[in-house]
Amino acid sequence: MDLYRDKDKFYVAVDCIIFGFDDDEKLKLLVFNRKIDPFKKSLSLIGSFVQIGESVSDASIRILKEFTGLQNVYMKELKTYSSVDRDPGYRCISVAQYALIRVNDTIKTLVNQKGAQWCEIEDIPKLILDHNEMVNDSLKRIEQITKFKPIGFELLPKKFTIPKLQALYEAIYRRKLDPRNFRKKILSFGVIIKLDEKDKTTSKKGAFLYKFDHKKYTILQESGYNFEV
Amino acid sequence: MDLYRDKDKFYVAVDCIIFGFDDDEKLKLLVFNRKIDPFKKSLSLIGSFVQIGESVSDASIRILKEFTGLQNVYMKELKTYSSVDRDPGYRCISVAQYALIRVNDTIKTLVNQKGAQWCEIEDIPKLILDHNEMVNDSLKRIEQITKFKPIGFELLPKKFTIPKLQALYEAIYRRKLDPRNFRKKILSFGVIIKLDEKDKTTSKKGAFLYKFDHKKYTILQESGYNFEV
DNA sequence: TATAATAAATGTAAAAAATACATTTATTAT
DNA sequence: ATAATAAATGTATTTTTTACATTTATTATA
Repeated sequence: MDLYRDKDKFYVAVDCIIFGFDDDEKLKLLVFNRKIDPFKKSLSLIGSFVQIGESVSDASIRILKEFTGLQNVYMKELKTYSSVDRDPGYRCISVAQYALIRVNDTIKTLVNQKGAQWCEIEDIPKLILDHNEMVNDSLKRIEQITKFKPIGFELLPKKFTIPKLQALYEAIYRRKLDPRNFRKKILSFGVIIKLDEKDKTTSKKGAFLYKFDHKKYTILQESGYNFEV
Repeated sequence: MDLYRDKDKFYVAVDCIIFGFDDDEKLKLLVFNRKIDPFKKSLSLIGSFVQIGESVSDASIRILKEFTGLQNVYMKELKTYSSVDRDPGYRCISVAQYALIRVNDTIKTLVNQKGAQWCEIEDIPKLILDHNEMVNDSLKRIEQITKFKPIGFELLPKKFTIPKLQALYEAIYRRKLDPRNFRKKILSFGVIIKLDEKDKTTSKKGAFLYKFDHKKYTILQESGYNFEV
């Protein structure tokens, strides 16, 4: 790649800020331990150059699949990072994309194979270039978006309990919520369906599982419904 | 420029979706009547290639100044448009930026000189490439942003009346609001200051002028205040 | 088989915010 | 003095938000 460096030419990259919500009820960020130059042995987000024959969105789907095996993931454009001197090697603009994924064991294994790791958002290490800025900007964006879109569901398994959902909101908002009021509010949206099944991993009583009602959500969303918790 | 076309090379462009709010209380979009190829005589947004030595944001500031004479304008990145075939001439990705400006006579004159014109957002003509998509996407974004940030003020003169502000909100939301409730709500934010001056252009009684309190707004904004009207 | 332990689930009263709605007021032009 | 005009104002009702403590279902163990 070094042979092709050209500082009079724009390179276009994508960097993916991938968030997961682990069983320990903490928001996690996926970071990559670079095995090759440039920035060998440093930590970075997962990224790639955009190929001339693909869109930015294609490129981000491609690398997300490569690192997590996942397709059909919630991924949105954050913003473009384009300072002239942001990358010492190239004149490169990067389009950052944030993604929310459901972490499971398969993904954990694949991620490890790829030399990536999860780190807690309260304790993010130094990353290369402007990647820390990208992470901070996405955290703000997610907090904002959560206020009018129930994106939290993207981070949970298909079946989840209300206490888990609350823990996720608490992680995003970084504050405690009242369980009675939280439950009331979430149920009032009418977009989760109670299942005839309990998750007993966290208590003897067990907590009922729910699933997200995509259909109802879409209808409400289109009518401008406000999902603020 | 044609001489330099290279389909194996990324070009980076910015396109600015510039909104104004005119005396007739209608939201307007600034469009440009192209005098040169490509797309001579077609209508387009105001845009430019990003130079190798400038950031995307520098480029958008540069062209906004060129077309309106304005600096320090509210301008935010909308998103990147990067379909492989979006521009038949180049492999070009465009970073769209939306801007909100205060229209006045000086600007109107300059804009005309540059071959640009204002058109009502209810009646936007066919624009080149994917520019109509950009406009639609920004309108949605502005409506969304207005719900938690009082960006409306960016579109009004420094001194404005409450009825004018209401008309602006009505234009953005595309629905009528109750004048008593609107006034109550806006004043409850505590971010506008009543002046000892009236605007008598629209009534015999005259309406008091107000100005925006940037300081107070910043404090509230940082504490996560919700400015939804 | 009774009991202890655990987290899940539930209800209500009080306060705050949103809504719906009609009249008075200040000013200018006639 | 009067008519005309848009600006400004208040209140009662409904809805939403908030604060807060007890009961329930289940499992493990004594």
